[in-house]
Amino acid sequence: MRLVIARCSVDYAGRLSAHLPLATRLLLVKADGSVLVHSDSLSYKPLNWMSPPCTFAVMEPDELQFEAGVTETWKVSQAKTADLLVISIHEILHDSSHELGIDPGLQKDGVEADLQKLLAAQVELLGEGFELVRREYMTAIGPVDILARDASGASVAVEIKRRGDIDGVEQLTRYLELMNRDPHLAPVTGVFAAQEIKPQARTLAEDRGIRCLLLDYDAMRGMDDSGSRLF
Amino acid sequence: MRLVIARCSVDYAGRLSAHLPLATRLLLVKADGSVLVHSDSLSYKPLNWMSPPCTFAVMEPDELQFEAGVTETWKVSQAKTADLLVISIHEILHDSSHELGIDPGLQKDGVEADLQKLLAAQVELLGEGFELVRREYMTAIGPVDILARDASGASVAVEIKRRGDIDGVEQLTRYLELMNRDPHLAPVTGVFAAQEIKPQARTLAEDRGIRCLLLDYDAMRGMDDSGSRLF
DNA sequence: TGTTCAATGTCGCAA
DNA sequence: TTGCGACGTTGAACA
Repeated sequence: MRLVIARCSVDYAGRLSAHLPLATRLLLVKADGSVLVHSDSLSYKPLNWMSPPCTFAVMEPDELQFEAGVTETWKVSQAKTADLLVISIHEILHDSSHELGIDPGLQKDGVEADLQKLLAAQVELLGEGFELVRREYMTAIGPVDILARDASGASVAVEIKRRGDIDGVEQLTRYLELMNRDPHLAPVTGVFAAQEIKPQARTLAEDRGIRCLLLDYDAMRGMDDSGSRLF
Repeated sequence: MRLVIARCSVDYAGRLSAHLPLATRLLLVKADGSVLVHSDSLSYKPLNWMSPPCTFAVMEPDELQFEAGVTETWKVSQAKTADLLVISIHEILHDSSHELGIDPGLQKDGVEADLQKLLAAQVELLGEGFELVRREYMTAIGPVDILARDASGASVAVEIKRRGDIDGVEQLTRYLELMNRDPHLAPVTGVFAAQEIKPQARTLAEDRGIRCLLLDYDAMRGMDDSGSRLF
């Protein structure tokens, strides 16, 4: 990994065109040749970047660029998409390289997949006498997160989200519409289950006869007997 | 901006939990206190981060941590969301700070806004004898990208996307439903126009009687006589 | 390889 | 502040 602090201007041409005026920025060149341009604020996302696989070339400035104060030019290009990132460097204030080695990678916990697993294992949270039919029940327009049967044996489709938004209600509505055309399944009712449900989503869901269910991830994880985790 | 290369492990607890095992990484501390943890690959996105506004504190390791080899601990927290990022540093290999100043910011020139302009100017792409009524035709639930009339004089609502996704079909469906209640407009048919249309979106659209139209941006721009662009 | 869906999505605009 | 849509979305899982 190479770290460069430089006064530079940047041009990008690809899915859109973008230009960064002359200023001091961090240029980050990773081992795979990818390049990130960061400013001192606006975290997370670089101002500009080039994703791997890409090729990195340093060019001497032509006469016009030289007169404008450019000492060197970086051309980073992606062969496949024809994206091009050009960095015109006026002054390098810092330049260091570091050997990092491969990263063991990130371990995540608490994403939607975890919620689905836990709710499938604790299907009684949906209501007294509920039974799991299957997870990821396939339909023509995509998989329903959980298909269950209530105490009376009627089908229940469950859509699980970490954050319950209006989109999720729309999604579940499409599933319900489709599944209710299937005489083997109909009538199918819906449950919208999420750690957090936005008021608009709740209103829309209830207006359509879809029940909302708030999930407590920590409590569900605590109930899970597959071994508690440290932290 | 402070650049630190360090052997460290990282824990994040917030909207989800995440853990990074001990390895050498780049720690980037920006002027606003935000922190990014980058590895030497997987561009664009940091492995872990904390967005501003957040507070940054360096802690001495307790005895247990000290025995595990931790020389110092960084605690980055966001008061509002209670998110917490903990970086346990075992060894610092590089540490430098740099004054960057404020960035003048990015100038973008997008492709997507042009599509609407171009299609409005070339409304015959919608079909023989089509005529433009207006762009951004306002309805109670938002603007329809293009309202046109077909050769028979019937209203046609056009939704334009760069990438035609299922959401866009839903959006157009809502417009059509509303507009067809208006006796001055009804009957209104729909056209879903995009540079790329996902199969599921096409299926849904056609199931609802909405016509799909693939747009060739380059060809449309070439047809446009308002001047060709460089690049 | 292509398609679909989640994301600590982020970001920007408007009501 | 909240809602809503776009993003050079990115990234991962799965067919």
